[in-house]
Amino acid sequence: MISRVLAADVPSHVGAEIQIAGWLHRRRQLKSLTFLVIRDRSGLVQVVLATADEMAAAAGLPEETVIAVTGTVTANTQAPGGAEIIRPVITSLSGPAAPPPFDLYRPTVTAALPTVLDHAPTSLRHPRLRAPFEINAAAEAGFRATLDGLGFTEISTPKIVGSATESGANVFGIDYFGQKAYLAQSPQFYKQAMVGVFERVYETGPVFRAEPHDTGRHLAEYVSLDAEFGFIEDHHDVMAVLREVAAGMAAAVAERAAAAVSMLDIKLPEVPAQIPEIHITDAQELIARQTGEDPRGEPDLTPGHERWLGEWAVREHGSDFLYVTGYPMTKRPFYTHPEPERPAYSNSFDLIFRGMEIVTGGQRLHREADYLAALAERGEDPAPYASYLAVFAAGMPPHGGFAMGLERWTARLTAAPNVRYATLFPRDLHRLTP
RNA sequence: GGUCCUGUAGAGCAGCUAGGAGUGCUCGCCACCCUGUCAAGGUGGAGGUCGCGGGUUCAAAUCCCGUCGGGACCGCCA
Repeated sequence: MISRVLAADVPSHVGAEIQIAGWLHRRRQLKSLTFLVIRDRSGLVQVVLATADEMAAAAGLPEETVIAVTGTVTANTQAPGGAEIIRPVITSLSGPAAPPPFDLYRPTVTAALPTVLDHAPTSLRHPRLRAPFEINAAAEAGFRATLDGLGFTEISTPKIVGSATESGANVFGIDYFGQKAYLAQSPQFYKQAMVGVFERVYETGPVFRAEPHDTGRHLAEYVSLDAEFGFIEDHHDVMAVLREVAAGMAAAVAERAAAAVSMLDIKLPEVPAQIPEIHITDAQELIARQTGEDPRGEPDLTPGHERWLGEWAVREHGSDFLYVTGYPMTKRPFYTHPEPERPAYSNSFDLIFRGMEIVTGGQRLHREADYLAALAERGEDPAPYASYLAVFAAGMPPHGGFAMGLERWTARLTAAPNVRYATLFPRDLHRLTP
């Protein structure tokens, strides 16, 4: 048996008889000549049918049928890619395929997002719709590689948890052998606990949020890229590691997803050696001075102001990235470390990438007494947090970390108008299938 | 959850303001034509409960009410 050659490698087999296999991407039929375009994971290759027998063999095969083709590679300047397969023998591997909901062979996608999502297993075959997921994979690989290089240990923590972790986000309740349980909205507590074991940890995995946010950047389930590490001075040490991570992810995308990047014609970001940083109060001053709107005193930035700051960072610093620091403690979870000089503000930050918040991070409290004080100040009973608080009673270094939304990273990278273009099977307020 | 927009063939749309036979566009699909296609080209054809329910009217895709989808922005977040 001849081993299978990938479409992209066909031009290097001129003169040889080879076998390719893939999906019938497109048929173009002329009077005494038919072209079949075959798609596999590497790309496209053209097969030429020139005799009545050859054409008859392919006659009943609709597009998207999976076929194997054995034939001879010839160089031809008229062929896409400079080489094509002639004298083919075609075998159907799948049986005739049902027609796709829209044309997969066109360079642009004509279908609207709901149509794409309703038929995801088929529609994601379109090279342009598939490309963001190649970028997701490369970015995640870059995340891992960077942190591995910095001495982090990858961990896996439970996604079924016994109590709601952070305040703010709503949780999905589930039945756990008759007991009330929840889907984890964050690995926060577990990754902090593991700092006490490994010093430096990271995790990639799904998190679940039952928030009724119906927007192009919210999902009920998304991939969170989490890191947490000890022996820091303050949140700036976390921001420095995140800078390396962002650079590593961008480099991995360039290297491992080059075809996807080139297909989508996107511009990869330069990650500055020092990502510009602005305190939220200074950011609000700036917006008030330059836009006529006055967000001063607001505890958070609106999406519109984040977009404005993103453009400002490009203008002022030539950077696609901007750190906004110091968010008011009232807006941050109880484990957030306050600014030593101005305790109403926090040692926390958001990373804005091309105008969208894609990361939140900061320094955490690390002494048990500080946690008890923080909970008391918020009027919260410490009892439900007993096992969490025990971590800090057991001796924890000053530490901090961050969490990045993978789909948001890729959506901004690919200039996607909706984060669902970077989500295989989005889960949101209205979508539970496919 | 709030505001605005939207639902017409397998896909993407126009028609609606000012009611008159499912009227039309760009693709796809089917048949035929075409010796090098590249998102091929040509001719012909099939395909519709105009989201659903109710109302007004001689007459509703069109106007009114309700309902169910979809989108944008906002709130909020990664």
